[in-house]
Amino acid sequence: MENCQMFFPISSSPSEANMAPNSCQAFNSFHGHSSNGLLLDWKSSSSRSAENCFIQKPEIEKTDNQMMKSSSVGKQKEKKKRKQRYAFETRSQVDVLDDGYRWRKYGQKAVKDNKFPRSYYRCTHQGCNVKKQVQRLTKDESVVVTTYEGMHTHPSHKPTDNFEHILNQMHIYKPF
DNA sequence: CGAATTTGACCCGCGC
DNA sequence: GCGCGGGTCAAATTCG
Repeated sequence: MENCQMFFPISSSPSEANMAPNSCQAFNSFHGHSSNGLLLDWKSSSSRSAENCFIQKPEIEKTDNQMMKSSSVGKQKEKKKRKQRYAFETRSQVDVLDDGYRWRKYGQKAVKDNKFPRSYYRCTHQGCNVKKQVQRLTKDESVVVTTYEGMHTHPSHKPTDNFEHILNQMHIYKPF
């Protein structure tokens, strides 16, 4: 199995315009509303190695969400821990795809069983809490897994035709 | 000089 | 309870 399905979180404009027909849906669910396109609960299933993290079955669920830092300000807003994540497996030479949004890196960690570190990004748009993490596979370093968490509440600041741009950045991996 | 990145420390959940 | 792995913070540093 080598055909990693890939979807681009392009969402610059509502018109999903010209992208692979089979991927469109994923996009819609991604940016539109979580009509539960491909949410996945990343870690709750015991063992999930990065190598098989395709788009998982729709599942909303638990993850942690409160990170009350030290101090005395126990400000954990909500106790409910739920998070929906969307995973995209792509073949690309660049780690971070330019999806039209502005991301600020806030962390990087070494992942077990993976010689490549995982990078954590947050959308810089004010009020937008979308996060994403990017990780390259050890087994096949040409594969990059991008996991999105949350949904953008604002339009991309890039022109709509950046799909083409993305295509240029990566080797498309068409399932057919 | 402000914004973004780097990087070690810290926190938390989970398995043993 | 402890150690490990993963996620985030924040000070320091680099970059534009």
